[in-house]
Amino acid sequence: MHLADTQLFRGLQEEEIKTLLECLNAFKRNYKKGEIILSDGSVTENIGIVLSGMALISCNDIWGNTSILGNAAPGSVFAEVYACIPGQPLLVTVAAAEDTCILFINARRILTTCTKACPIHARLARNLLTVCAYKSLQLSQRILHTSSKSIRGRLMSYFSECAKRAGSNSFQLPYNRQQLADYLNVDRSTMSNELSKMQKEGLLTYKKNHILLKI
Amino acid sequence: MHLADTQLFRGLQEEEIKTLLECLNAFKRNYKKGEIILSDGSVTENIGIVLSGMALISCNDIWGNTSILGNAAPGSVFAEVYACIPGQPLLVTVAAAEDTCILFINARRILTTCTKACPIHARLARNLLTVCAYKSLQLSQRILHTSSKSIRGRLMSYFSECAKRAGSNSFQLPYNRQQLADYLNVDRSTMSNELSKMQKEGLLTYKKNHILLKI
DNA sequence: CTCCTTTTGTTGTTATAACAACGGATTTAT
DNA sequence: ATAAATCCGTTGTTATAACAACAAAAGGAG
Repeated sequence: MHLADTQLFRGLQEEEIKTLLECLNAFKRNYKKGEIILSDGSVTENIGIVLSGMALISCNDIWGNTSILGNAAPGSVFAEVYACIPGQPLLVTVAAAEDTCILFINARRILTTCTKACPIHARLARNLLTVCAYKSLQLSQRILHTSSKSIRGRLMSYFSECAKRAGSNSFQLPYNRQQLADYLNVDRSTMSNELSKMQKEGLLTYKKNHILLKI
Repeated sequence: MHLADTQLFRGLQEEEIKTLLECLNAFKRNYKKGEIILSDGSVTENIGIVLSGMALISCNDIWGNTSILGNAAPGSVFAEVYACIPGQPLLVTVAAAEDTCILFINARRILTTCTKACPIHARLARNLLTVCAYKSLQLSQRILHTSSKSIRGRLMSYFSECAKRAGSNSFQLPYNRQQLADYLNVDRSTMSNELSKMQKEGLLTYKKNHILLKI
């Protein structure tokens, strides 16, 4: 994982990043599959960056129902919202979907370190803003995909985004069925049923996680 | 509306703000009730700040169903997500819920103006980040409130946030019934029905937009 | 390969949310 | 003050999503 290729460090040289990380007291930690990285209710000043593996971001209501908000693949950032609002306890839980390595950076230090002395800091702060904005957009998208009253509508809304992103009618789902159902906030078996109906009606074909939309 | 009291300009003096606004070429515009401020699909580099009135942020799916994402009262900021991601077209529509005055500031100028020369710019950029983070949190909250499968669960989830925010079991709703139903992504009449059931069962009492939670 | 676990698909039943239609209440305009 | 337009609650019907239970398929470990 080259940090220079990530959204957060875009525009910075590897050398600059190295200096920056030392200056900001960044640190790495490894997690086993299933292990909790950050818990609902805790407070953190740290931004997390996935170096390898996969982090799953989910939330639980008071009855214990789990709702998946998204996943963080290598290079992507999580908890930046909480790290950027001092004292705000997490409303989500972040867990390792597989063996995962995380880099933590203290957000307060990014924001309060004198930007006059170090233009690289300013760039990092700007990147952080863009990352935050993208995150908002992702949440907006999920709200969009769950705004239809019907399961079919939700699937179509989500698939249409996938297709746009892939630049093709054919794409791979990043979730298994249960996770997709959680993301769209519907029942898995009912969704499975709807998917096969849609296939029978010729709207799409699928095999495992690969979807092909017929226009 | 004193800009110094807003999240975006927190920590700045009125004098500093005045200089800043000139330097950033900020401008004001007035809108009549119902008038569109920003349309779905358009691209903007401008952050909007509500000076007076109320802006309603909503999105429409391809079948024309409207879903309310939130409202922006005086002092709050909107479209900052889009302004912070160059070229990203709006996925929402912003309209004036009543006669409204908006201040627009170019986000690119906030980000690219040399921060060495002007520490006030750096502060504004930092505030913008916090505002963005708050916005994300609001979206997360809505996702939380619509994660229950039942209307009652959604209402309770939302009301519990309202109560927490008000610091009391008794609070005022910022939406009318149709808007609340749109926010929670449910049918208005069914929701009305559920509300009166909940009142009959003694879970709460309500009169117009005022809610009192029992317990 | 075989057993075991996990994931996915299928079916039928039941609960419930959407929808349509309407009357009364409240607000706004004239 | 009256009329018009919204907004809100109610009812009954219908569509559909949740749920439960199980079967089939896929994936992993020994």
